[in-house]
Amino acid sequence: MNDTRVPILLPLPFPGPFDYAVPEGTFVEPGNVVRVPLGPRTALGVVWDASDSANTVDSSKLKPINQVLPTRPLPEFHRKFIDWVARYNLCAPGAVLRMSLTAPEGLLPPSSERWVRLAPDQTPPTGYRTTPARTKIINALSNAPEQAMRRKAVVDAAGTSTSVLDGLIKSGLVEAFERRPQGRWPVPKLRRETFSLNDAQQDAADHLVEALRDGFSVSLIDGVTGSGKTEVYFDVIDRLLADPDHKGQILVMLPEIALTGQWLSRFKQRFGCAPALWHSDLTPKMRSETWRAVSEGEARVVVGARSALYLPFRDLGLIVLDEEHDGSFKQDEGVTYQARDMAVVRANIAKCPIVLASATPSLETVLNTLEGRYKRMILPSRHGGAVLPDVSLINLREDRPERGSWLSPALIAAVEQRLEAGQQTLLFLNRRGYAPLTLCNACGHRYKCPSCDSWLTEHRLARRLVCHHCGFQTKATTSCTVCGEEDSLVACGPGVERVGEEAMRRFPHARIAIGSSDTMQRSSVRDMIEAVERGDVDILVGTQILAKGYHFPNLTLVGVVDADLSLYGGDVRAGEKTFQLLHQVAGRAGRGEIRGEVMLQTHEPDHPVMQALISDDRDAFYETELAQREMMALPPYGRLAAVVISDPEEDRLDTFCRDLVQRQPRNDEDIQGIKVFGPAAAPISVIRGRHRRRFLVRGTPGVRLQPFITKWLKGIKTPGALRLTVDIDPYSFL
DNA sequence: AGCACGCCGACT
DNA sequence: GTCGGCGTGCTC
Repeated sequence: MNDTRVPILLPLPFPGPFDYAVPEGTFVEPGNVVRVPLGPRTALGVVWDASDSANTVDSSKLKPINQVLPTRPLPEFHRKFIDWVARYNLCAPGAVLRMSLTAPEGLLPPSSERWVRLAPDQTPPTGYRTTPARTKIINALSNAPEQAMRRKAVVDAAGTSTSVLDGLIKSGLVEAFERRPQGRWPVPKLRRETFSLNDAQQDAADHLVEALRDGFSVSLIDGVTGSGKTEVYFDVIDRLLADPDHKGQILVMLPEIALTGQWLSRFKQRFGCAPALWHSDLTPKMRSETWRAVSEGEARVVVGARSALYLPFRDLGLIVLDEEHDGSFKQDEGVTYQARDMAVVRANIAKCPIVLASATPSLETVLNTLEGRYKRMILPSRHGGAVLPDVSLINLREDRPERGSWLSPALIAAVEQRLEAGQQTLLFLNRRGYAPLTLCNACGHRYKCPSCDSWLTEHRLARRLVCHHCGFQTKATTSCTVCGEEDSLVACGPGVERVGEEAMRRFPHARIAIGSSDTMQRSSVRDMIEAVERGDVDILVGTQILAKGYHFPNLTLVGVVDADLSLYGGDVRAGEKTFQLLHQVAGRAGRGEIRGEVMLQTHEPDHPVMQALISDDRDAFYETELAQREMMALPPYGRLAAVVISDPEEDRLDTFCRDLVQRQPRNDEDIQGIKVFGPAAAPISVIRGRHRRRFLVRGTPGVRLQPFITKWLKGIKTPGALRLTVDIDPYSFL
């Protein structure tokens, strides 16, 4: 292609690509990375695909491309993906491209190593003199594989100086050549002796391998903790890598926290080498090298957090997305997207399969399986004959803790039993700090955050009052800051610190560790984990941070101090999230031989979440949740829609938006709002100014939102020119 | 996103 | 008189 003008997408938030002139003698094709002038500066850009919309910029205004970078062009499926993500999430394509160009050094030609090898023709030229130093070098090279070595290595081995080597090169007996570093991205190969699959796992793996032949498909591996989901997809990954007809790359996506530690060591143990890694705190050098290795197709297996979705895969053969339900797949700032859904789209565009895995699939994924868009493979029981922990409820209305105490007699008795048996207990409370509310006994003042109105949580260890909403902090005082009364402040309710305090009081001889994200650095989490593994801890008191991704074989009791905690707060997903969290926490109890026990302290023993947890009947739970959403006229996810206001007047727009906001749930994480497009910028900034948030409706592809929006809009006084559009047909790709 | 231009307040 | 605050607007 060498038109006189070519569209170029810049990694900047413009509404679309800019056109540039292609200088005589320069050849570009879509996907080429180029450097172009932009106003007073230069910018990187990617040659984009010509679109139908006629570009109105006058040819005389076009500036020429400065340089075409020697990078592999961004593949077509990647460019399509960028356009799709931008359109679906109502953001600028350039903003999405920016996420794909986060390693600028990766665009430069790769560093190469200087090597030497014996020349094929070993007849010495006339006048050649054999010397001891020369012989040493020749000998070293003769013994090397392919009779080639790095310059530095051969000189070191022979113990000579580089001038001897240069002399040999000059004589023609040795050749110099440049070579890309090799062997940095080994192809992982499963060591099958390190694991075995049971029948259910084998079935699931066989099904998935079968699916690999059909191009795009979405499969869900649904299995409780310990059922061996990871083993299943490890096997699939290995069989794909071993298939000579399949050269594709494999992307494994994990929630951020899972990337460190146990998952990786498990991978290394099974495959004998580390995969290529992609996450937010890679060093710039690693970043560039990994980026390039992915672009060149050298990195066959890439493991990363959600941003790995935007790596420039040359040929994507499979995506695996573990912990599918995990909230960290959502990006809430900048370009907002749900990485799990974008991964499904990416697989669709790349025509490759995607495997989702979870012990507690999200409601939207379950719905997608029920409606036949996703395949569901259930792994029934724990791997290796172990059984599920025994879950029971403690009704706090009947079995009440003592005054000022948070542990019920039944739970205390169970803990004592474990202490006697030399087993470990986890007391779980998903609330950081000492107490979630502080009030003054004298004047009744309740400590509130000045900027966001929520209660300040007391952190006794740090002697601070902290807002868990916005991060506001203030020093804790002994007297009331309002009435001045001494020692009148009362802590209300429990946090982990307080439960830890109670545990120390009740079990004075037990070794107790307290952990939450604010009392521990990453390294001290590891220390604590190791202490628990060594058996140096009897009772572990902690929040989520200790509940995810770790397995302690001697931990046989999990006591959930307040199972109802996350049920309140008006989040439409509260039930689902509580179920997922508690299910995961429950999975910490008992592995291997010992049957674990889980005790949930609750005020709501009849709540569907509690019932689902004791019966482990997840399907019944999903059914009630889905029915509930139906009743509330809320989809279990959103899907993208755009509200277009073609002729807005400020006051009417404001009313419209207020109505809409009021009709939406407060904690609307699925329904992010409505994005308002207008012909002019002014009304939009008015809306942003008044409501601080941008409203955008988006959600899982594949599910219909329009009926719900129609319901919401009923009864809203809409401006005359309101038009509701459904931007993308959800079924267009599934 | 950058980076200019631009129009008002306190400084060498 | 200038330095600099960040509001508005433009970049093919």
